[in-house]
Amino acid sequence: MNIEDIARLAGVSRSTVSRVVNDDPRVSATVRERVRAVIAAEGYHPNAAARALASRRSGVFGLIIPQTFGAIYNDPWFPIFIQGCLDGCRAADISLMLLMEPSNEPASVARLIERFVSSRHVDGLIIASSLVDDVLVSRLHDRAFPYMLVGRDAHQRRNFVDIDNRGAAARAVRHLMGHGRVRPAMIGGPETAVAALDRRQGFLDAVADAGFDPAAVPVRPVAFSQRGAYREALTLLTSDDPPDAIFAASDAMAIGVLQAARHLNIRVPEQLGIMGFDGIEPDRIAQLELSTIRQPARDLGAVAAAKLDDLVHARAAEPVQIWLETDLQTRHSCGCQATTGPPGPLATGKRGVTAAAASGKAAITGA
Amino acid sequence: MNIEDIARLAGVSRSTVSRVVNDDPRVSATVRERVRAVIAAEGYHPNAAARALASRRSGVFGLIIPQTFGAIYNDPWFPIFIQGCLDGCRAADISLMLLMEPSNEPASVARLIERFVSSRHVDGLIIASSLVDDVLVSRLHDRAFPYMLVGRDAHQRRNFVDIDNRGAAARAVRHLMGHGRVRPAMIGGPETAVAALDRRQGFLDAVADAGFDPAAVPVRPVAFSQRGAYREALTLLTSDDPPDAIFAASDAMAIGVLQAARHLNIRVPEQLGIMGFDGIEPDRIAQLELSTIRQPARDLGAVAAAKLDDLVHARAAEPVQIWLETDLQTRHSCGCQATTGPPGPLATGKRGVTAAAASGKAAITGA
DNA sequence: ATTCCACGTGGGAGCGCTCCCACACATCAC
DNA sequence: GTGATGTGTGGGAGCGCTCCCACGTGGAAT
Repeated sequence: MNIEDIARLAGVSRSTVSRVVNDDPRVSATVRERVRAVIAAEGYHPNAAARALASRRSGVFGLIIPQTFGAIYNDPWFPIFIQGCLDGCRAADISLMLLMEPSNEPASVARLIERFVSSRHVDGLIIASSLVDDVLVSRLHDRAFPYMLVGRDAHQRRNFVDIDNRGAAARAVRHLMGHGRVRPAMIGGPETAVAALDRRQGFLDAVADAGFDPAAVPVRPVAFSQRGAYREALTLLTSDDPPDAIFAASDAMAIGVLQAARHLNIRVPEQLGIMGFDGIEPDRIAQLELSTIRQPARDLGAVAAAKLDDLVHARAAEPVQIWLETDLQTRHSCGCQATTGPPGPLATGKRGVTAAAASGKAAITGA
Repeated sequence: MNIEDIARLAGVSRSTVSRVVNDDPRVSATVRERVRAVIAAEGYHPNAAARALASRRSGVFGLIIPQTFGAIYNDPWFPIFIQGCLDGCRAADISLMLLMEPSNEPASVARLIERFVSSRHVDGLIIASSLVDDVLVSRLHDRAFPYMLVGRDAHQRRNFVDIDNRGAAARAVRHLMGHGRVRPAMIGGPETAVAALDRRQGFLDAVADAGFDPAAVPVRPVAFSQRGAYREALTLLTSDDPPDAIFAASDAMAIGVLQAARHLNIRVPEQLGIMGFDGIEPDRIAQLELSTIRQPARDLGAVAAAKLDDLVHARAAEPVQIWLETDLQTRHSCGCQATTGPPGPLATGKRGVTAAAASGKAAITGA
């Protein structure tokens, strides 16, 4: 069953069927309805390959997720983000292909991408990996191949969608310090990740504002993992001058810190305030009541896909750079009022959420 | 840069280049090397659409993941499973496309699939969704379209890869009861899911073996969610005859049970033994030290992809049905020896693991 | 009436491959 | 020497679409 068959059955030409399928307005209503009826009756769907070949467009976006980030196994951020990408793709009538390499070695990732780009397998690329070397992104950028980074590049010269990691971190840490903390510390992400550096900078902004010498405040970079943060927290908390406030660069890491505190019989939040970053489901970590920055993981994906679709249809002269809003979620671990006993912790969702959070969807600022 | 260009540069015909690209042995070594050199020098990659059109094969598998399962946001099982699918696809030189619908309504899922199948967008389908109605699977099966279910169909008439949910559950519950428990209960998954029913049956097998009347033992079906299990556990544990052993149909649910116990100040495992199912990373839930059945999530994906590739190349007369092995992981929550203080809980991985687990990769049994 | 220009429709010419058949040439048996 | 067989290579004919140009129409402008 191909377009020719449909044309014959509907008593029109191939071209007319093609126009109907592609919603071309230059078809009379009568003919359009007739053709549509035949298409529905025959359950016809245009052959994707033929369409892609003729139109030089595959209708597929590729999604590149970091592999060794390890995080993907351990961080609900990713599934939600992927869901957002799918939302955005669906709106543009695009399919989403998952690209992953066994190794995260830049050359291998580059090869993968070259292959998909050069074979025109995908029309555009969503790159959720700051590990991908900038050489590759430059190459895509220079040959005007449509792509969107999720998370800004260091020089802010590429297309990206991101959150204000620095500002959000500063806000969170100011709040944390507001609970009368006097010995702040941070367990940060790897220094190769721009987001980790931004969050660290925000932390330093806030501690400086609070009158501390940023150079004297402990900041420990580790991998984005619960276990790494756990180890680092143990070291910090058993040192001569243990912190009474720890800002972790991700929620998974904050959970590691909470674990460490628990094992050392340090009470949270009385003896130690903890602030995370990501805003993972309260449901999952309800017993931890983690205070955190909620970032709009789903929107990041949806916006990346939507903007990528724009880029496919009209290459932009200027880099496309979008900033999404975050919310500060003050729950228990920072020192805000804790809830007691069941069923409180699970019954309500909005408790302790700031005004920004209550306003609903994240606003899109910028281009 | 197309195949014709390469042919010209290498001084051969289109056909010969095609043969080289497709590893056809009927090319002399000299010519093969010459063509390969040109291809490498030019960075040529065959156009995917043209190839798919001519060969009537897209080189893409579709992966259908349940949506409302909600679990996907909350369960590390999915990312690991997807990773496995990617492993399997990579081995077969296939790309993986993620298919998801906003709604989980069977008609909508069916429409999605029809579209992808009928447009020949994908060569085969991995269906990780028991929610997909069997009518659809019948249709695929009857038109001999390649597919693999992950999780058996109720009548075991389709192609699938699965674990022995019933046997594994029975084994886990026998172990749990072995710790001198006298009031077992189960918080099971939704009765629409075959896996949930199988696990329930395994639970009933084990309690019957232990001399209980299966009809008198509480079994509460709820959605596969931490929150649902939490609520149900609260009810059970505050009833007149509270259980001293709870088998949860998933690890997420077991965590809900643990939470409930914590909020009721019930000590685990002293007053309540808990057994989960899935085998999520100890790292994540280390502070819970959950005993569980580890299922080979990654292998399930890899095997599904590999077998699907077989089916694409040679339709099977008989349904392809594969069973993978599981491990019982006895940690703390069932009553097995707990570890104390840091850094124990995170330092070791294999502690308390049974012989089967130590044997490494899951064995593949069956066809 | 003639010209012009929408408007709707039809058909040719690709898109870049794979697959099949044809063909040249070498090798072997008789 | 003749025919049969095998090996490596070339080229035609699609695969099922989209895109462009051409071709009737009929109504408005001249």
